[in-house]
Amino acid sequence: MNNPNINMATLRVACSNCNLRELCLPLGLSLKDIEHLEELVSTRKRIKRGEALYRAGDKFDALYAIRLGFLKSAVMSSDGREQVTSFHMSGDIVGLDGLASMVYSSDLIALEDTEVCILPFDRLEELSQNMPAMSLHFQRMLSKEIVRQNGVMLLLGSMHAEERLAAFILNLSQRFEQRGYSRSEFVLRMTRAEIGSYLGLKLETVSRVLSRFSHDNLIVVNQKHVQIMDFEGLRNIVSGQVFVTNSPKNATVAIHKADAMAAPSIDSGIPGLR
Amino acid sequence: MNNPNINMATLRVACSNCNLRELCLPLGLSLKDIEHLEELVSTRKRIKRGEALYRAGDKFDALYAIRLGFLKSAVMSSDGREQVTSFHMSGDIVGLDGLASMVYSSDLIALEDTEVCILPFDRLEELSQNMPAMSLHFQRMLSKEIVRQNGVMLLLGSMHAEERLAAFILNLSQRFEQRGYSRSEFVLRMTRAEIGSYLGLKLETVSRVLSRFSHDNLIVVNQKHVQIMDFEGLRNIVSGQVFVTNSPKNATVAIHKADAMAAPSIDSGIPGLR
DNA sequence: CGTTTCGTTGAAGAGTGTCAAGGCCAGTGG
DNA sequence: CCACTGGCCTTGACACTCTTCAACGAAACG
Repeated sequence: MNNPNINMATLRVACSNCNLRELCLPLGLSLKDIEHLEELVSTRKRIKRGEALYRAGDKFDALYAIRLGFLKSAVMSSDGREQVTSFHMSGDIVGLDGLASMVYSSDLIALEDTEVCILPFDRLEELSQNMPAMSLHFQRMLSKEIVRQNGVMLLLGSMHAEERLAAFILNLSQRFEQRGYSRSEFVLRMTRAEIGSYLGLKLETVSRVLSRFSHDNLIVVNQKHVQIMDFEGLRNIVSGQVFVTNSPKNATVAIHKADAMAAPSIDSGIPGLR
Repeated sequence: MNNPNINMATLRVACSNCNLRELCLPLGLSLKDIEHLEELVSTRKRIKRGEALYRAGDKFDALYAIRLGFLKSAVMSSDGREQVTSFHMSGDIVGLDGLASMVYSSDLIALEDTEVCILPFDRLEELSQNMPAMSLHFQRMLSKEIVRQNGVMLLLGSMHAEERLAAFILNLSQRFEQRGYSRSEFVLRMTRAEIGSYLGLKLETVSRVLSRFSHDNLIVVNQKHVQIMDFEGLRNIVSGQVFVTNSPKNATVAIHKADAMAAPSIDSGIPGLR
C-alpha cells in the first residue's frame, strides 16, 4: 500500500524491544542469544482481514509470531465441513502443525488486519542446533499446544452448550488479560458461526446461550461486544454445577463441588480442565 | 515377579534389533547414532492392566515408547468427568504432554498388560544437542500429535455418532495394519464407555451404533471382537454421505461428493479429515 | 442507499442422553 | 464342576438438548 521501502525499513525486527517478548521467547536468554534471534526473524508480513497466512497443503517453510491481530486455524473435512481448531492473538506462535509433514495441515485465516513476524524454518533449524535453550523452548511450545488441545477435547467431548460457552468466554478473558487488555470487556473478533464451529455448536445455539447468559446477568452482549458481569457465575457453569435454564440444583452439593475444585494444582489455562 | 536380575538382563534394550524401529525412530540414522540411542533408552518397564504409567500432576521425567500393549490417555474435568484423549499401541511414543510444564497433564492407563521402553528426559535433552536429527524427529512427533488432535476435534465438533464410530473403526484398522496385524479383524481393548468418552458419546450410543452397523452388514461385532465386512461402506459413512438409519439421500449428490473427496492430497491418517 | 453478511428469536423435529432391565462372560470360591 | 458375583454389553422407552428451518432485524460494505 505505502512505499514498500519505507515498510521494509520500519518493519526490521527488534525482538529485544518487542513488548511481546515474554509471550513468545524463553526466559533467560542472553543478549547474544537475542541477537542471534533477530537474525532469524527476518521480516514481518501483513495480512488483511479475510486473507490466509497459509492454507492446508501449502509447503511448510516458516512459523509466524503474531504481533498484532487475530486469526483462526481451521481444518476441513472431506465433505467440506469446516472445524475451527483455535483462535490466535498477539504473542501466539502459529504454524506448528506444518512441521509434522513439512506441509501445513490447516488453514490460517486473519479475522482482522494482522501483522506477523516470519520465522523461516531453515534458520530456525540452525538456531536450534546452536542454541539448546531455543530448541527446548520450541518443544515446550509444541507440547503446550498438545495440552491445550486436550482441554478442547474435554470441552467438545463432555460439556454442554452452556459450559462450552462459559469456558470459552473465560478463556478469552484470561488471554486478553495476559496481554494487558481488560479481562472483563472485549470485542469478539469472530462470528457466531466461527465460535460455534470451534465449540461444536450451531451458530443459533451460540446466539441463544449468549442471550441466556445476558438475561441472567452473567454478561452483557451487544453484537460482538462482550462485558463480563459475573465471573464466579461463569466459573460455576463451567464446573457443571449450575444450569441457568433449569431449576437450580441442590445448593449444598454445588458448594461441595466448588470446594473440590479449589484443591487441584495444575492450571491448564483451559477453564474446566483440571 | 521373576528374579529381577534375569529381568534386567533380558530387558536390556536393543533399538537396532527392535522390530518397532520404523515406528518410533527417524529414518536414516547411522549405526553410531543408534548406539547413542541405546544409551538413552535405559530400561524397560511393565505395567499391568488397569495400572497407570503416570498420572496428571506427576513430575515429568521421561517419555515412553510402547513395545507391547495398549493404553489410554485421559484428562479429568474439574467436576470429575473423564475425557479419553487417545488410545496408544505398540510403537507409539507417549508422555509428550508432560514437556509443556514438566508435569504430566493427563493420566496414562494400561488397558492390557503393557511393556514400555523408558526414555529419561534429561538424557533425551543431551542427545538432542548432539544429534540434530533426533531433535528434529522429536519435534515432528510433537507436531504430528497436534495434527492428530486436529482430526479428533473435527470429529468431536462436527460429526454424527455414526460418522464418529465409522472413523474410529477405520482408524483402528489402519493402525493395526501398520503394525502387521489384520486390518479387518481385531479385538477392542477398551470398553464401550472408553470408546464413548473418546468420541464424545455415551456408552449406550456406542453400543447401539455398533449394533446398527452390524445389522447393515458393515461389521460383525461380538463383544470386543470386531470384523470389518465393508470398508467402502464405512468410508461412505465417514464422508457424511450415507446414514444407515435414514432414507438414503440423493444418490447423485453422494457420487459428486465422493469425486470431490478423491481430489485432496494430504492424508492425515484420520478418516474424514482432508 | 441498496446489498450482503451477521445476529436474534420462534417452532418443530431429530439425534443423543437418561434410566432401567436383562443377558453375557470371566473370575472366584465353595 | 457349578453357582455366584461383578463388570461389561445390549436393548427399550422416554426425556431433553441441540439442530433445523424460517423469518426478521441490525450492522457492515461498497
